[in-house]
Amino acid sequence: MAFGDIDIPFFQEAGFVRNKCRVTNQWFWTRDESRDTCGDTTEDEYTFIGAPLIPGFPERGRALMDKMRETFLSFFEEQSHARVDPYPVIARWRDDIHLTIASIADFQPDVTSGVIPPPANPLTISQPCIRLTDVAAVGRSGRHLTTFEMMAHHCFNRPKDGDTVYWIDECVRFCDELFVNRLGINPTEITYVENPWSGGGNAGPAVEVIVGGLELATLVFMNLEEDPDGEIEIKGEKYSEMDLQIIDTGYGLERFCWAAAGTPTIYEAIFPESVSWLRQLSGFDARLDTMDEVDADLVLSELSMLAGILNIDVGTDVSALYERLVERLADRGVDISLSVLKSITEPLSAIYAIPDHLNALCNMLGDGLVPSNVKAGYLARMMARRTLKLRDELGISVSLAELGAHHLDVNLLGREFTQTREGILAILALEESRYQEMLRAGESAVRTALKSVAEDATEIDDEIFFHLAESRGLQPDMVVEIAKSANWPNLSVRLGLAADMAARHAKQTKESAKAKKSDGIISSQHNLTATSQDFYLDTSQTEFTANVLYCKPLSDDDVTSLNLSPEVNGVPTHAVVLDRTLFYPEGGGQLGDFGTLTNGKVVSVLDTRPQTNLIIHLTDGPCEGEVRGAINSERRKQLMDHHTSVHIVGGSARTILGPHIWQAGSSKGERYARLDVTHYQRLSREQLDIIEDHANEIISQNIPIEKMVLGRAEADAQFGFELYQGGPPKHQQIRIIKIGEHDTQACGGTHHDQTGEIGEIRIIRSSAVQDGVERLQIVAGETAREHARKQDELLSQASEVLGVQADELPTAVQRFFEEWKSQRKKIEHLEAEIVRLRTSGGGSDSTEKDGVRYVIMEGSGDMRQLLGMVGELTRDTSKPTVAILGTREGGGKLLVAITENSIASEKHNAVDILNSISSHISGGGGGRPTFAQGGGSNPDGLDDALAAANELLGLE
RNA sequence: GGGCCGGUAGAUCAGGUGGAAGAUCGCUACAUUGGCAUUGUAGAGGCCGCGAGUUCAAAUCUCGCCCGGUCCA
Repeated sequence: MAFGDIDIPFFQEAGFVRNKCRVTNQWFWTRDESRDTCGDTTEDEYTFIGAPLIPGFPERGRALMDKMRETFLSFFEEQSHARVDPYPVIARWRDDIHLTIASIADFQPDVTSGVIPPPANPLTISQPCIRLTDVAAVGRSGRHLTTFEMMAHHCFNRPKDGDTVYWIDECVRFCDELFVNRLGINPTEITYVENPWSGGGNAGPAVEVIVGGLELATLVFMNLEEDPDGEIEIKGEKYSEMDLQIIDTGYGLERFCWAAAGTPTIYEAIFPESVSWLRQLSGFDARLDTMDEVDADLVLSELSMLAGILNIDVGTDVSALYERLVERLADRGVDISLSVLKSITEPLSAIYAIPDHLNALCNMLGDGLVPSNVKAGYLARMMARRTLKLRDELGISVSLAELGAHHLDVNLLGREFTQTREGILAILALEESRYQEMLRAGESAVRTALKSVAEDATEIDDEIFFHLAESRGLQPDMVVEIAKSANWPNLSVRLGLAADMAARHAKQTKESAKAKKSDGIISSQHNLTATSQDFYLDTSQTEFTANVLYCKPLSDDDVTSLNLSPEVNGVPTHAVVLDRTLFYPEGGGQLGDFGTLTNGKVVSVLDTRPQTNLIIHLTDGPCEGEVRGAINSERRKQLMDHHTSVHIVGGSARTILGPHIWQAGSSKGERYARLDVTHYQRLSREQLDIIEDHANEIISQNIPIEKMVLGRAEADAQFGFELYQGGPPKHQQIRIIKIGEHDTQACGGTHHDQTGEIGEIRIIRSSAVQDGVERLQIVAGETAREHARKQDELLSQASEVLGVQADELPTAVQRFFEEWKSQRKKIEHLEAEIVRLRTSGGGSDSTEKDGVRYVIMEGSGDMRQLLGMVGELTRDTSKPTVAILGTREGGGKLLVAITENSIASEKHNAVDILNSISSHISGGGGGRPTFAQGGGSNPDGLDDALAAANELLGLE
C-alpha cells in the first residue's frame, strides 16, 4: 500500500467500494458502487440548495449554529471525549502564526511534539478560527469565510508506549456514525476521499469527507514529521515516523449549518438577519423588485450552485468569469444579460462579505487585539478597512461601530470576550475615523500625484499606483475613484495591475527574508554541565563560591556578536562558565548582573549572558580554579526594582485602560526600565498619572510577591494565556510571578518578595513605538529619586538663566519667545527702512546713469536681511535698478539684484557681476541673470569687492 | 521585523534640478449695506518638526532623532 492509501476494516464491514475519480484521479470510498466522481470536482454541483442534507434543523443563524455545535460536541462526549473550551483566535502562545487557523493550532507546538500532555485525551472542541488567505473570495464564492468554527475531535497516541486511544478505523467510524445516525445524512451520498496531508512540519494520511458536493470534514492521521534523513517523501520534503500519532480532524460548523439549511449561500444560513438587514439598507431588495424580467431567487440559487464549482481566486480574471456565468445560466434557462447579472452579484457579494468580515473583526478585537500597522494588529486594520470599503461601495450610511454593534447583538450574543463591548465599539469607531482621514488626505495626494498627467488620460504609469498604494494606502480603484471626481474622468486601472502589484510584494518579501542565526559564544562540543542557577534560591544572597569549568578568550567577532548594552562599562575579554552562580543572565528584558570573581586576583564581571543551559560571565580577565563570586548588589537591587515595577505597571495599565493591554516588549536596566503595551490610542499625561498612582498604591499595600514553578498544562489551566505577556512559553516548566490579585506572569527574572521594597515608581513619559503600541518609560526606587533630582536641577538651571522662579518658567519662556519673534520682525522692518532712507534721497550709495539707478552699499545683518532690502530696491519696475549689497557677516556675503524686465536687466547680468567681484572676498556664488548671491571667507575684502563693482559698472 | 511616504501660516495643502517662502479657507481693519449674508481692498500671521553635516548658499541634498501615515511578513 502506498503512502496515503487508506484501507480500514470499517469500509469493508460497511460495504464501501474504492473507486478512482475520473476527474481528479483521486481514490475515494463510497457506498454507491456506480459513483465515478469523488464529490468535490467541477462536475459535482451542490445537491442541497433548497434540499437540505441534514434534516431536523429548521433554525437559522445563531440558533442554528448553537444547536449544530451542541449536537456535535455532545455526540463526541457520548463517545467519551472530554469537551475542551475554545482557545483565543489570537494565537499568542505561538510565535509562528498570528491567528488560530485550526483546532490543532491550539496544541502546537508543544502538545503535538510530545513535550507537554494534552488537556484531555481524547478531546472534542469547537474552535473559532480565522484564515485570511481567501479573503478576496469571501462573498463571491457563496461558501468562503474568513472566520469559522472548526469542530474537532482529537486524540494523541503513543503507540511505542502502548498508549493508543484510537486510530484511523475508529476515527472514521465516529465520523460516519455522526453523519448517518446522528445527523441523518443519506449514507450513499457520503464519499471519503484519500488525500494525504502535509504542512507545518508534519504529515500523514488523510481523508476528506464530502457530501452533496460540499467538503464537510477532513480527517488527518498525523504520524510523520519533517526529517532530512527520513525515508518517506511527500511534495519534495522528507519525513520520518514520529513517536506521537495524532488524530487531527476538522468539521466546518458553518458548512454543516449550510447543509442543514439549504440556503443559496452559506451566508444566508449563518448570518440571515445581517444579510436581510443589509439588503434592505442598501436598497438591494427595492431594486430587485423593479427588475420584473428577472426571477431573482432562481438566479441566486443557480448562481450559488455554479459558484461552488467555479474557482474564484485572487487574480482571477473576473470579466471572463462573468461571461462563463452568463453562458451557464443560459444553459439552465435563466436568461440574463451580463450587466444585469453584475448589478445583482456585485452588491450581493458585499452584503455577504460584510457580516463575515465583522465576525473576524469582533472576534479579533474581542480577544483584546489592538489594530496596528504591524503584526496581528495589521490584520484587524485590514479587515476593518475592507469592511468600510464594502460598505461604501454599497452606499450604506451606517458607521462601522453600528455595524459591529449589530453583529455583536445578532450573531455573537452570549459569546464571552475578554474585551468589553464598549471597548470593541470604541476601537471600531477609531478605525473608521482613521480610514476617513486616510481617504481625505488621499484626495490631495492623488491630485498632486496626477498633476502632470493630462486630463483626458486613460492610463497612468504603474509607478503612480504602486506609490499611492504603498505610501498612502490608496488602492488603485480608490485612486481612480478620486481621480474621476477630480479632473481625470477617463482614467481606469490597467488589467493585470493587481497581479503585478502582488508580484512586487512577493519580490520584496523574498528579498527581505534573510535568516540571521548566530552561534553561541561557547561551542556546544565542550559538553559542559548545566550551570546551577542559585539566584532563584534566595534573591538576597550576593556572594558565593564556585568552580571555573571553562574560560575562553573572546575574539573581536565574539564581542561584536554580543551586542553589549550601553550600561556595560568596558569591553569583556573572557567568557567564564562556573558550576554554579548567583549572577543573573540577561533575559526576559532584564539586563545581566555585574560584579567580580576573585581567586587571588580580582576580575570584573562586565555582563552575564545565558546560552542554552549555561550561564556565561563576561569578564575583563581570565580566571580559574575555585573563585569567590560577588554580584554588584546595588545594581541587582535596582534591576529588581525595575523588573518588579514593570510587572506592577503592566497590571495597573490593564486595570485602568482595559483588557486589551498586553505586554508587547520590555527592557530593564539599572538606569531605566521600559514597558511596551498594546493600546489603541496615544496616552495622555493624565492617563499616565492615573496608572502611576495605581502602581504606587500597589507598592504602599506592600503585597507579597509569590514565586512558583508549575508544569505548562497546569499553569495554562490555572492562569490562562494572560500568563504569557512576555511571549510564547519556551519551557515545559513555567516560573510564575504572582503579585497578589494584581498581576500574574510567567517570568524568569529576579524579583523582590514584597512590593513595598521598591519604594516608588515614576512613569516618566510614553512614546509610540509603533501604531497600537505605547512605550512607558519607568524609573523606580533610587533611580526614581535620582530622576527627580535631575529634573529639579534642570529647572533651577533654566530658571536661573532667566532670573525667575521655577514655577514661572513656562510663562517667562513664553514671553521671551514672543518677544524674540516680534523683535526679529521689527529689525527686519528697520533694516528695510534704513535702505529706503539711504537710497531715496540720491545719497552717496545711489547713483543714476543712463536711466538706471545703481545702488552699491554695505549693509548689516545676515543674508536673510539683505534679501529683504534688495527686494525693496528692485521690485519697483518704474525705477530700473541694479543693487549690489554686501555684508561682513558669515565670512562676507554679496548680493546682486536687477529689476526684472527693465532696461537695467537688458544691460546687465547679475551672475557676471557677482562672479567678477566675489574673488575679493575669496568666494563664489551663482543664481539667475537678475538675481545672484554668493559668499566667501574673507570679510575684509568687502570694500574691495564693492569698489570693483563701481569700477566695473563705470561709476565714479 | 522589513520597506515606502509625510511633517511648510490658525486649518487644508503647493513649492523639492540648492539661489527672494506661496495658494485657498479662516483671522483683523477699512469700504459696500438700514443691519446681516455677500462683495471689494488692505493687513497680520512662518525656528519650513528637532539636531548635526555638505555648500559661498539648505524648506530643498546627506545622516541621526522626534512625531505621524502606509504597505508587506
